[in-house]
Amino acid sequence: MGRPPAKPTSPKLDRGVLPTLLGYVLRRAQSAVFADFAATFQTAGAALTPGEFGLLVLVARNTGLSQMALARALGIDRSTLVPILDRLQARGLLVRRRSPTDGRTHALALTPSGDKALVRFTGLVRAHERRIGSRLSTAETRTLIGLLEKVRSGARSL
Amino acid sequence: MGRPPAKPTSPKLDRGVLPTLLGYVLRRAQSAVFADFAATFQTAGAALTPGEFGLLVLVARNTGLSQMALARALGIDRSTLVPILDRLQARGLLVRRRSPTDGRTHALALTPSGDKALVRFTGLVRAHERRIGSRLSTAETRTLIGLLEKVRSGARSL
DNA sequence: TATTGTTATACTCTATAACTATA
DNA sequence: TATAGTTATAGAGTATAACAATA
Repeated sequence: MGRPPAKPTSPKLDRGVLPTLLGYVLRRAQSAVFADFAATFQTAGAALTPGEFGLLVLVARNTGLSQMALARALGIDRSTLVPILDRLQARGLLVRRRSPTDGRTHALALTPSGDKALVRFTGLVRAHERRIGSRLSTAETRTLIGLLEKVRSGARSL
Repeated sequence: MGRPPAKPTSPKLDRGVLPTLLGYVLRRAQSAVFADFAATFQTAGAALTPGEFGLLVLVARNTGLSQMALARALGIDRSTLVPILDRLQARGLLVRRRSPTDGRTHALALTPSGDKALVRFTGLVRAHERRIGSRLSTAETRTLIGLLEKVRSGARSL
């Protein structure tokens, strides 16, 4: 009996307290989910990040909103948003229109092409969601979302 | 009756399906936790990211490991690790020693100063963990960690 | 004066490709 | 040949500061 000689494969590192830390486990789960999202879209021949998807949904559901409002909703600086919108606009998914009521702001909107793309993206996101939730029951998924919201509300915002 | 006139404050954007998507909720929770981590360390006058903390723990618990082994454990490319180690080494927290058995590899180790710093950092992380878990019972935290591990194992790794 | 969007700049994280030293 | 570490390079995400147009 006894195991076969066993080649010196990766000898499993000691991670100490890390696996008991919520922040650590959360970060690793998030990283795996991000990779799954990327794999789902890459396999489908589409290129999109979770952040871009969220942005497109926000613009679709709030047509005409300004860059400031969008940046606030995304929790990023308005200067950070500029190159992101540049890229999406270059791909023909959205447009910056002049606001008729306030010359300082842009009214953001999806193009017809962007609307169509978002429908497709949403389907891919649903497939992705099914996979990352595949080991969880519906009740567990609901519980998980609730607990994550509690975590978010308990964290201190700089 | 009825509410007072209400100034046109931020009119709460419509987020559509986003709040029902596990990936979206997970990403936002992670973002809030990251901000809390940063705030905790900044308030204490210390500078460290969650990734750097994890790295230091790994080196502390596996003294002498190589950069390749560490990169694998962190899930990043070996070239990505180089500037990260440069910075930590410049801060006097760790050293790259020549391996006596394999001239190609570096044996990583914390300095005495790094050991001391890690003790302090660990205390700050515990305070941070208390805060992000403040809205959860002990049982809920355990449940949450378990569910997150299930999510991670269900996600497809590129 | 204050706000919006932009630009310039800088830093970090990430990767790929090519190079050097060693095995 | 193959592996470990480094460098060069590039792209994305993040920020601050300063500027022009507009309110």
